[in-house]
Amino acid sequence: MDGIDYSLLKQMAVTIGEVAKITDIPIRKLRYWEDKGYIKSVDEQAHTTRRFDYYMIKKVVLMKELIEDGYTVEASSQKVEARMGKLRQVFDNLTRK
Amino acid sequence: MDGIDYSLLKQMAVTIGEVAKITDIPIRKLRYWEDKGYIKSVDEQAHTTRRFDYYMIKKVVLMKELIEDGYTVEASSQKVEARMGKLRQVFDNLTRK
DNA sequence: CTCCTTTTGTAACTAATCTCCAATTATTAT
DNA sequence: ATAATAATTGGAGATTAGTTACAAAAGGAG
Repeated sequence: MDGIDYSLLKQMAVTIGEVAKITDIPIRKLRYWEDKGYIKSVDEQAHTTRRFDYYMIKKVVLMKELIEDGYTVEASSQKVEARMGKLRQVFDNLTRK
Repeated sequence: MDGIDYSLLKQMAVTIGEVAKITDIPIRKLRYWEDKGYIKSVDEQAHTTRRFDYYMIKKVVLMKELIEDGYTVEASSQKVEARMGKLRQVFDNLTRK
């Protein structure tokens, strides 16, 4: 539609509190999901606190829907990953900073 | 290209520290710019700490270029606003939460 | 009931941000 | 050069947000 700056978008990483607010999923649960490996935060030495990018937030949103539909967390994670292949590639091909 | 979820993008608001890191502009200066009205953070009762959305980060990036080119902060702000009309409309028409 | 998944609670700590005071440096006009 | 305005910066003291690491409690399937 117009030109979203993907490079900028990739750099935008929000705190766990923001993700919780956006997705309406408790912080505690998000940390659990990360512990289990279903989601992951941006890895940077510079950060001592977690940050999540657009791709990961979107994943959480989609996972939530599937879970509400009856899927397990594990299954939801896998299904979402499969569906988000295109976006994932875009993000993978961008370097953050 | 693919479908960016604008509604989600709009909700993504990052801390001032993130903006500082992304734009390479000191936190202190960003706060000054906000005090002066050149930029503004998301207004939400829920937040006690500042958050900036995609539109505003992009504005900072563009302002920085113009300032380096010799424009005053004030002039840069105005020029950028003028140039970002399209994106601004998109953001204005989206409600956050 | 039992096993395993999933979620939640809390304490003690660290990191990040806040406001509010003011001072300093740059630029422009007279 | 001096005065006035623009632009930037410093720091103390307080507050908010996020961290880990322990553990406990629900929930579902066999």
